[in-house]
Amino acid sequence: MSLPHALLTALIERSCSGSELAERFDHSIGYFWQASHQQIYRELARLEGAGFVHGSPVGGARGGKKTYRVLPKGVKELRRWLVERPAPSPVRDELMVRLRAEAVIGPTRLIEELACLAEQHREKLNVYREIEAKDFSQKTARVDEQLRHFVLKAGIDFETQRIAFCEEAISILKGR
Amino acid sequence: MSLPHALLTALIERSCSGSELAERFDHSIGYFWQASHQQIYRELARLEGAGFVHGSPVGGARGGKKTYRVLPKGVKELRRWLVERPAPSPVRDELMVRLRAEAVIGPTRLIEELACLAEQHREKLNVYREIEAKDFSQKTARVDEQLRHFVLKAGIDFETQRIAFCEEAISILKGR
DNA sequence: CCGCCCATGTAAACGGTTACATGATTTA
DNA sequence: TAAATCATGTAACCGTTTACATGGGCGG
Repeated sequence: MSLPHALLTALIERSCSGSELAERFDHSIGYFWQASHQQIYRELARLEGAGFVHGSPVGGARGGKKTYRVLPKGVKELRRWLVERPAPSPVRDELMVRLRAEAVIGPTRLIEELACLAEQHREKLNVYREIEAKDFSQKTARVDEQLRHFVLKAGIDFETQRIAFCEEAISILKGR
Repeated sequence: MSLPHALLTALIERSCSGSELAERFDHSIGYFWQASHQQIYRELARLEGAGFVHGSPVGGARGGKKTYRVLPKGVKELRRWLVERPAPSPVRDELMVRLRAEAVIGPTRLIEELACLAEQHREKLNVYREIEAKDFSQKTARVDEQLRHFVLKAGIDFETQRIAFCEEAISILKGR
């Protein structure tokens, strides 16, 4: 259950409204923990109910816009969560299931789907590389920046591995 | 929604009862798509309702044990699913969220949790390697066996990457 | 016969997804 | 002022998780 803590993290970096948060999420933490705007609004309401954040209406602004900021209790909660023992995240990889199925009842037209999937991963990889070139082109001594860069690199590694995976699967499937 | 198709795949490989299936799952497909016995029983009931599998009571056996076998309609369904265009699976990586949080409110005692996590991944990696040595030590021309081996290798790559990830994160965190 | 385990199953709570609703602000 | 858009939210559904329930063999 990481969403509330991901939101707390983002709000500590900078307070903002629900919609802004959803947007920022798409471009940073969202690469590793996606959330729709409905989830975000619901979770903000819960966090407010628990006294972790406070949302104050933006004076005279459009819509019912509210700016959420993290309360001390929220920081404490995030710190508490951070030192919990993390369980290895349960693996749920549909692609593997597909390949096992293909092994049993194949051949099907899975090759084309794999090629398409590889292309999608290539696009995501390019996005990551651009972010890296823009935000992390020079070395830094600051640990927090190193961590952010590191998280991005992990994303790059992941996409790279996925592409190689698709390509090797295709070459095995073609070998028949 | 891969669980029903993972179950169909396993049952095509060999018909068996729900409990056996849960056990087999733990040692093969379960590495990539975990499912509790409750999920499996419920899904079997659904698959039977849909006419994809048929469960016949094991004659005179203990408990209400039933053996499930896949019906032609089930094979057809699996084939249909297999050629659907797969969406890239949504990424949900709690560890990344933790590191972002650490970057914002750290330092905490995350290092020790990471070391523990790395150890868990090392254990899983060893299990995979043993399976590989036992079941896939010699080359084969059969595509289905190549695919099964390939899926296992992907698991090995994944665990290896995770271990490296934990270790690098630790070394960054120590650098302060 | 009693207690334990095994196979099966039910129930409740929760997170995530999708579709839709409300009200205010900008724009044509 | 009507239409489009934005910010916020509600409702219903589905899969997953956890805890508990039933009921039949088996060992003492």
